[in-house]
Amino acid sequence: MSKLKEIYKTLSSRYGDLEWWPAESPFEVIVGAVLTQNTAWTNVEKALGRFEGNLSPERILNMPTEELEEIVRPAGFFRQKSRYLKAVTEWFTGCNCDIDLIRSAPLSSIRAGLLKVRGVGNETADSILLYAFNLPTFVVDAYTVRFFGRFPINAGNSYMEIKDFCERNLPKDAKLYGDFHALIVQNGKEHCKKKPECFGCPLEKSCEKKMEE
DNA sequence: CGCCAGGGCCATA
DNA sequence: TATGGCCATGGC
Repeated sequence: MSKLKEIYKTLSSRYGDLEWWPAESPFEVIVGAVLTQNTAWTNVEKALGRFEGNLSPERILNMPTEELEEIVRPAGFFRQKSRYLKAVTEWFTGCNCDIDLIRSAPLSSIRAGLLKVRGVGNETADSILLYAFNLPTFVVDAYTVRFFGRFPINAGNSYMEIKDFCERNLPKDAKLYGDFHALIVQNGKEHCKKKPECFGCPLEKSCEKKMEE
């Protein structure tokens, strides 16, 4: 078993099954992926709630920009994000909003297509691919970068390096990737920044002491 | 009160 | 390729 799988097992046994990214539809995941950019999830929930259960590609496309800005305002960066939402919704509509159709294409080409969309970078693209379309692509976020920085394994530094490292050392499994990412974030939130020696994962050397307590 | 959160774009060198 | 400024709200 790879070192990475061991880390996953350890986190999994510690935190169990996490309810990560609950959404009523793939499109809601897409919208959330944009809204959560550098933003606390609690603010995203506020913004999502302001759609009042009426969240559809048609509505986003037909809504005046000013109205959309008001809805997503609580998520911050509301002028950018309302533009981004229009752009990614156009992309989705261009695919007929058809998840099966999208999934029938090679993952790499879907990803490339998403990256061309205004406001969709590496992480947003991977979040959409994984959590909206259930495709096996590893999501790297700020938590993930910090997480691997704390281990004596060289997972790389850049987004793509870390992503490729994880995908090389794990079975190509969307559920596994999704669970792992959730666990990393959960662990990161538990990790105390002000005391970097106080880590949250028992596999970390600095944490062995704490685990013996 | 200041810090920062589940990034990405753009200008600059 | 790699920094740095910018975008904005709400929780703590």
